[in-house]
Amino acid sequence: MPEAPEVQNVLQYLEEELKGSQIERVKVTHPKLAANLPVEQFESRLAGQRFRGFHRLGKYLVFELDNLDLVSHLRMEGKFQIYPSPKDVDDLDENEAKHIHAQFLLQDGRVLCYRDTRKFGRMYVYDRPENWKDLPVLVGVGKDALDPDLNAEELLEMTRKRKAPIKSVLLDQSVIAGIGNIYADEILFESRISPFSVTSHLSKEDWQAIIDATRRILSSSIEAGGTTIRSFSYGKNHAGSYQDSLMVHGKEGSCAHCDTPIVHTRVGQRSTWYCPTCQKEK
DNA sequence: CAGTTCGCCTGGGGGC
DNA sequence: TGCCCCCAGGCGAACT
Repeated sequence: MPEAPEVQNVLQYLEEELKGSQIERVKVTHPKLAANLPVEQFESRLAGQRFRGFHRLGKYLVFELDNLDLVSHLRMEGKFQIYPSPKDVDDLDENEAKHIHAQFLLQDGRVLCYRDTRKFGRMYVYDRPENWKDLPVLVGVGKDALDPDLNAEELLEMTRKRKAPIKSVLLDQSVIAGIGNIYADEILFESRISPFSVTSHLSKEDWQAIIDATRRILSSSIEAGGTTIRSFSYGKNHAGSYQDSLMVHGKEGSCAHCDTPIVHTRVGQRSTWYCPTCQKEK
């Protein structure tokens, strides 16, 4: 589900709520959630740790604890929610409770719950490296989509030989981290580049347009609290509003610029919307 | 190495 | 109402 803007909002929410809080006990009920450790070790290593630092790279959340780092990837439907007390969790009806796969009981009595209907999300616990960006799970993840150092020359060089359509390359997290299916469509619309364009055909100017559009769109979306199309939310009832600003993704009607009907198609198995008039194939 | 397909999971919506 | 099929904002393994 969430892409960089949604993950950033989750991060801000958790930092406000959890900074300095200590974990008393962890209970994981879906073993696959703990991706790099047996569940028992995952649970026991986290006991007693405090939340110290909060970071994001692409769609990954990184929590620096006392001497461990906890990494979370929400994939399609992962959500965090904090309840005032264990009783509030016990009082949930079966439907609300059945998709909670991890509970972090905090020293102050609150409970951080992780909920994930499709069970795609993953968490990792590691000894804390000097720099959190050296965490094993983040090796191979490219620069964040909002990294000020992201530049056109570098992207041009990195993708010089790639024949895949540009939309597929924007979804490749080793090139740019944090763009998913919704924002890829929006970024290409604003850049006026067809999602089918052969990536190696893009010029430095094209890449600069993509970088500029990415910064504008993701920043606006973060401001708006992210995009809530299906199920994205964080906390209790926090929902974003950027879905109201989408130009092509999921749109049935006509292009806002030229009135051509928006085309719904597939690129690399992913549902894709674009304007065949405004967006030129390179 | 690069590109494509499949599998992981569950629920919602449309068609009959 | 029930059933079946398709779809979903991600990612990695396995394949060509």
